[in-house]
Formats: sequence, C-alpha cells, structure tokens
Amino acid sequence: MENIEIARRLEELADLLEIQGANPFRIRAYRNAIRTIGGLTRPLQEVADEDGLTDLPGIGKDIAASIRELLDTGRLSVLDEITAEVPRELATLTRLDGVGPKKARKLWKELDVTTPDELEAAAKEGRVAALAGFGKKSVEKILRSIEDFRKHQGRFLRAEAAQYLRPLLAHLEGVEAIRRLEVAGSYRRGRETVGDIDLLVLVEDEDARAGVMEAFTGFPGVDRVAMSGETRGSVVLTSGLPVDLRILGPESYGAALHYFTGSKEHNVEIRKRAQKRGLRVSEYGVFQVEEGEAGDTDPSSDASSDSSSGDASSGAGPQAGRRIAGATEEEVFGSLELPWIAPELRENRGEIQAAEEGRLPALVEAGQLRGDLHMHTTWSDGRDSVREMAEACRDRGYAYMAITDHSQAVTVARGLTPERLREQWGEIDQAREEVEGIRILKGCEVDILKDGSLDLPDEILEELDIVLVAVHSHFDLDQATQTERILSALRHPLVDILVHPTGRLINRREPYLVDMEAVLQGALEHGVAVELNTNPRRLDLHDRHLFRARELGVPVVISTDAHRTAQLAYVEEGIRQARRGWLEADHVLNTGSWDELDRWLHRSKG
DNA sequence: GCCGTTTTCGGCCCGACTGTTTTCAGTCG
Repeated sequence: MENIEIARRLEELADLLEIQGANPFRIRAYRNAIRTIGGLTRPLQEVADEDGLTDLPGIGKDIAASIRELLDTGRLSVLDEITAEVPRELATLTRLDGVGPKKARKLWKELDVTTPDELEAAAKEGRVAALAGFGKKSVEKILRSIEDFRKHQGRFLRAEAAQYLRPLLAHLEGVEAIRRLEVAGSYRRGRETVGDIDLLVLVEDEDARAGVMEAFTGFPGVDRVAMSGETRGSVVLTSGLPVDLRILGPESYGAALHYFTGSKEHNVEIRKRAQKRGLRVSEYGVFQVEEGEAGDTDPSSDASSDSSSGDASSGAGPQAGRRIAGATEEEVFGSLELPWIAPELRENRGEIQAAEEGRLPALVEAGQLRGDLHMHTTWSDGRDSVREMAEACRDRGYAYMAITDHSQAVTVARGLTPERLREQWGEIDQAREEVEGIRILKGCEVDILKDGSLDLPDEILEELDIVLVAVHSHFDLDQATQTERILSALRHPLVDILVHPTGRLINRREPYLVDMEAVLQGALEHGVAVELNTNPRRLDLHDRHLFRARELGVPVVISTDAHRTAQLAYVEEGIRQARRGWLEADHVLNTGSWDELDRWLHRSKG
C-alpha cells in the first residue's frame, strides 16, 4: 500500500474521531503522524521492513502498529470499529464551509443527516434552523457552501488563480494607504494548486484601515463578502476564487507574511521551536514570554484552560510581552537562530533542521536554464513552425533546444512516421542555418506501446540527437503491469528522458498507477533522466518525486512541452515546482552548458 | 496518541471573526 493511501485512511480515522468527540490531543497525534507521512520520500513499507517506523516523528507504538496492519492486510481495525458507529460520509460534511466536527455530529444525531444532499433538503425544510446553535444565517451559509462544493470541489490551478487575481491586485495597488501588498499562502509557496488566496497589506495609519477594507470588499469583481472585520476580510470573486485580506502595521508585517505564507505544518514546528526558547510566535511578531504567563503550570489557577481570560489578566493579549522581532521575515527566523527559508521549502519536510545545520539548498532559478528539451511544432500537434520555435528559444537566451514531436502511435496528435520524421529533419537543417546562436537538436517524443516496446524502429532512433519516451495510452493498466511497461522502455539503450512520468492532468485526470520508486530506481540504473513537465496542468514529476530523484541522483530535466511559442514561458511554473522539490542547479540536466549536455547525451548507459 | 538538553506525567500552537449561547463556542486559517 502506498504512503498516500495510508495517510488517507489515517485521515479518515482522525476525521471520524473528531466527530465522535474523542480526546482532541489523540486526534492531533494522528494528524501529526499524517503530516510526517505526507512529507516522507521513502515508501513506508521500506521503513517498516527496517523496523524504523517509531523513529519517525509523531509515530509511536500504536500508530506504527496501525501502519503495519494496513501494509500487511490493507485494513485498519480501529477504522472498522469506528465506522460501525459513525457513518463515514459524515467526514465529507465537514468539508463544507461553516460545518465542523461539532456541527456535523449534531446534524447527524438530531436530524439523521449524513450527506450534503440530505443536509440541503433538511435546510430547505427549516429543520436545520430549528436546531440550537444554528440560525437563519448559518442555514444560508450552509446552502451556499453546498452549491460551491458541487461547482468546484477541486482547487484552482495556481496559474489560473493568478489570472483571476490580477485585476484585484491592480485595484489595490491604486489604494493610497497601502504601503506594501503581497500574496502569501500556498500561492507564495508555489503549490501547483491553491484553495484560496491570502493577501497581505501594510497600512501604517490605523485610521485608514476601514477605508482599505472597504476598497477590498467593494472591488467590482467581488461576488460576495464572506466576512469583513477590522483587520481581516474575506470575499469570493465572480470566478469563484476565495480571497482573504489581512491588514497589518509595519512592526508586524514580516511576522504576518511568514505566518500567512505557512504552511500550517511549518508554522507549528516554528512555534514549537519558539516555545522551547521561551518565545511566543504569532502573526504579530515574536514575543518574550512573560513570567506567569500561561504555559507555566500553576495548578491552583485554571486561567490556562480558560481561553477567554480577556482583560481579567492585565498582561494578556496577542501583543503582550516584549516584541523581539516582526518587521521582516529575516528578523523572525533570526530570532529563532535560523537563516531565512525560501517559501517553497516551508512544508515541514526537514527545512527547519536543514536551516539549523546550515545545509539549506541553493534552489535552482529560472535564469539558470540553458535550454528547453521538449516541444512540439506544426509537424504534430503544435501550432508554430520549427523556425518559429527556434527563434523564440533563441530570444529567451537559450544555448540549445530540442524539437520533439509525437511519434506515429499518437494518431490524434498527427504523430510522425519514420518517413515524416526524416522529412522534418530537412526543415530542422534549414532552421539550423537560418537561426543563429542556438543548437537545435533533432528529437522525438516516442510513444511507449502497451507492451513496453517503442513506437519507432531502432535504426531511426539511432539517428536522433535525443530520444524522449512517454505513455499516451492504456492508462488503466494495473500498477505492476504499468510499472513494468515503463521499466522496459527505460531499459532500451537509446532512451534519454522519460517525460511526464505520471500522466496526470490536474483536476482532470488522475495519474496512472505506477510505482514511482521503482521507476526512479530504473532510471538511475539505466542512465535515463526524468522530466519535470512545466505545463501548469501537468507539473509532473511532483515535488515529492523530485526530492526523491535528487536523493537518488537521477538527473531531472525541466521542460515546457510547449505546443506554441507562448508556452515556452511555462518554465516559470516548473521552476517553482523544482524548488519545492529542493532541486539545485546541479540536479537539473538543462542548467548545463552545451558541452556538458553533449557529453551526457553521449554517456555510456548502464 | 506522542513525547522528553527543565519532564516517563502532564503537557500538547495562536488568534480573528461570526452568530446567537446573555458570556462564548465553533470554525477557520
């Protein structure tokens, strides 16, 4: 069983325990373990075989036993027990905006409602509003979120969100009181998809806050205002994209930028670290914890269990204590004796420890790429000619590029037969003469057939400068068959790069079932590079696979798979993903000079 | 349920906003 599947089962367990009203710290323990699994680059099976499960942070005796049970039997008895009591559909109810575990439980116990459909019906019949703790407003909110849930359950592509966001940013840049404006959240961390947008603005004059909030909620592209307070506002744009705004003063801006960039998991780790040093971190800054503040245990006082001590204790409040950092992110990290950590790394996958030990990666940058090795032309399903693509690559300052149209099996894309491929070489030769200052490689994106053989004969592959291979059909093979199919292509002595290795299309098509660990091991053994495809809908390899490729020493190629000149710009999307996978220039084949690439293309393969 | 350079017991991250609960719980990020 794959790590992600194990995490999913444990997540379901945690959700249902929460609805059941179990000890919140027990639930948190499960969520900590899930976080650890999420950040793992090795298969849990391997860790279990080495008897190392309990060495993982947040995984103790019990959860290790659960993981073993899942690995051995595919079942989880604690989950079976709880689903006998609590209907498992209830977990989906908590996905609705405004419905958490407590309300889900109440809906189930008192109205026998367990699904969004049943909830909608009950709400329209007025049964929900009659419950204690629910009112007219909460019913309206629930009905709206059921609608949203049906419309786009998936997240927004980051590139898509960027488009929707642009007019709002332009609008806010025109607001005079705003000194700084930044997008935080998963957007800043460069995630491939985003659930919502977190905007941060610096407003020095407190009296100007209300006006800024008004400018935000009053933007013409706003479909509805979800909430609007003094320092926080939340709207949904007509595109359906939710946007939150936070207003901060200069002394807190860096702390807030760090805080709202997240990830949540990273923040938790940062706060734990602060706590050990007698510090408190919040979006307002880093504060010295005062004597007698909650955290010091005084059993005679129950103030620590009372979350709303309010003004009863004089020193309390979010900005109490001595502020030792907050204006910049560097200050915040510095107060915890850490160097600044790039947003793409803030996923609690070991970045804090790496920072502490002074071994943060020097992340790859777009400017370091020397060429693009995967693109299409009018010869198959591209829109622009060989020459147009070559000129566009030259204009981007590349030293080399590869023309890689589809092979014959991909008929929908007008894939090339050996004859047409040879014809194309004539055009490439001509472009080589006409477009100066760039090496143009003759390549092909060769289809991996169902049995793992390649779609073109060896004679013609031998004449190519570079051979890409990819799966474009039979996505539904079982994992063992699919993996073996790809491995046999990797064993072919003329193959250079495995492209879009998972086949997924974000929000449209799931990746095919493949054992990526085995594929990466195979690539290592046979001297094949793997692609990070920067098409915003593909973006595979995923960040976790990239991290693993780096660990193993499998070279990664960052390429756009451009089908028109404008798509050569997709490289920016991919660089973010590469950085999320901790890649440095040395791990990326196409940061090398032409001589280095040429040497690699003539390597002797294992 | 997990964890320990103050602890093997007693802790476990922090704050804003909303709605309806007249004093604050629930949800969210």
